[in-house]
Amino acid sequence: MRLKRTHFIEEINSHLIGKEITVCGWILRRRDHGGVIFLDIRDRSGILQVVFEEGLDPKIHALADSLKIEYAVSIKGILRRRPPGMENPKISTGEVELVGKDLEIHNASQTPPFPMDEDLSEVSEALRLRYRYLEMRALGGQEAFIFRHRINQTIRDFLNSRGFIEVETPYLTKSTPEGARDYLVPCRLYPGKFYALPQSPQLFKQILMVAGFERYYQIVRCFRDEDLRADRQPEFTQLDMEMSFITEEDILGIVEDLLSHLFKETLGIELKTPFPRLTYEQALSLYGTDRPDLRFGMELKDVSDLGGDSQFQVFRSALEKGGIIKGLKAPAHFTRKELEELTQWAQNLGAKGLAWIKYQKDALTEEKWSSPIVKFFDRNILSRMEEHFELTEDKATLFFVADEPNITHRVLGELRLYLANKLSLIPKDAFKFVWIVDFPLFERDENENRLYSVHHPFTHPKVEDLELLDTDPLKVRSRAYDIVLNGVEVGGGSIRVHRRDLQEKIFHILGISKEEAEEKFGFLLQALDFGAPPHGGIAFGLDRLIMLMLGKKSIREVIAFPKTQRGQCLLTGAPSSVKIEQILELHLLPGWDK
RNA sequence: GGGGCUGUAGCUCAGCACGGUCAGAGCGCCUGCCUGUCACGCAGGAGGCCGCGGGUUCAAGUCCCGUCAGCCCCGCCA
Repeated sequence: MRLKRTHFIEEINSHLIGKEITVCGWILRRRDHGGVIFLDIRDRSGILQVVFEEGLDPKIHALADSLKIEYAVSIKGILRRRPPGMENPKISTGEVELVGKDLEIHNASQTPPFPMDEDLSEVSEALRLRYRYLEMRALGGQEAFIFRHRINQTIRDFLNSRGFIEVETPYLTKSTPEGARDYLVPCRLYPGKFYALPQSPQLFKQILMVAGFERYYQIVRCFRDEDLRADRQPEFTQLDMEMSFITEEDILGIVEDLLSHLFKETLGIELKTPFPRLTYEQALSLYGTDRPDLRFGMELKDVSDLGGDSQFQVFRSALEKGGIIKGLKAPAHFTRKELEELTQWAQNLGAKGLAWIKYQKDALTEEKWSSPIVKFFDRNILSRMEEHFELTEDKATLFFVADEPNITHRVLGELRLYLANKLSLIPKDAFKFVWIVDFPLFERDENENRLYSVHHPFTHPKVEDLELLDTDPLKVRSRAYDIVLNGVEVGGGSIRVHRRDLQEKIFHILGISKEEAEEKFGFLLQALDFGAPPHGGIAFGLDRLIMLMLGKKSIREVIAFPKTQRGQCLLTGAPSSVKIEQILELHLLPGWDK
């Protein structure tokens, strides 16, 4: 390294004209005119044009002639103002150029597999992942990661200022029942035993509350061995928080402060607080899902009474079987073919069918209402329908599903999203947070006929529902809350059980025996016995949050070295085979290590 | 475990439905020329197991079966 950098390119401007400076970086582009060579050199911070003139120094000019794209170089020269009319307004250093006097070539480069000076979003992701370091070096390739860095900094600054303490918890820990599949790490020292990588630091952060830290946070990696999606990676990052001597309101409040601070600092966006809240029941009833996208309307309406008054047998029999009838309004008309496709699509989701009624306000030539089923509805019902759905638009289509509540909500919830996308009803650049509260504590597993925790087994029941634990546990609501952004669950948490007797009772209801509870969670139960304070917290899927903030379609775009959908790292080739010696050492072949 | 889309030059893609001028384009790359370009330009050139394997056929990027890989989704994700 003969030529050391004197300036980052972003620091270079007309104030340095006439000065001798040295820049370091990579060749982005070259424009070779024979006697004069223009090079665009790029470092992390920007782009600068360098000129090598044959007349000035034939030797250096000849050396510069050997440069190609992505060679790593240092260039020393005199900064000068560009000749009049030769400025380049597209780059921040466009008024000036560096007249190259000395050049050190640190390394040559193969021709990159994709262009380094263009938007790479059209290049196949597999190739970009294989050459992730080149994608990142390319123009704009670091933006998401620099943004992510700023998010982390802003979160830490904010939480530090509010008295939170970041504590690191183990990655080699204990496998726990329920929840996602664990990643297991075989243990060399204890044949046949395994560590597990944490699905979250849940129990450790509760222990930290018992330990009296009172306010904890951690930006922490979590591991879940489940199938991948655009918003799911086997290892992902949580912002994990926990507080003592607090209630739900304290946590929701501090999270709203944190998120509005974050959006203001990093995106310049003012969020309105407090965020709206929906109960689980309301969310399901209005949007058909517990993670509603509030960027647009199209709420579901219950029309069970109207359907019951109609002569439409499908509706009436659904009601008789204990089902419900719900509908939503799309502000558009559809072709017969589209309606058939929608019906098919709804049936694939489990609906028996999809009823629709076309509405036309100023019906001079056409019927105001048209549909194969409209004959089952008399004038009176139709006008109640008009009122119910607030049919003020000229054209609309009403869609109905009549089925058991689960299916009705799921199908209409999906239909709502599908139609909103199709009709472009979702505003760009909108960020709509919503809290979902009052989740049920338990749900029933149909196959095994046992209860599961909707959140996790350490979630505190609502105090007013405690009595129902013995009589009707499925009716018990929990002190859990999710936070949803634009239809994506970005965080969730709860007030935890901090009393041993209640925790044991919940284990019992979940069908966890005393022995198993002792074996798996004995350390927690014991800790609760030593003056555990009331506490609760929340965890954010940080990758998802950043993905949404940047408007990316996949979490992989904001993770430096992500896995493919089949769980491979295309850069390193993991997972890979290992030597038989390693397997034997870990006692993974029983009997072979004797 | 299941459904769908994709795979042709270094990159992005066309060509597949109707098998036979079908090995093509743009960019990139290589060589040469060029003293004011900035996605420089001009002239010339190289580059292909049409993902892989099998089948049908006189003949297969093209049709069929299988398989691998990437992506999206369902299941799964307390």
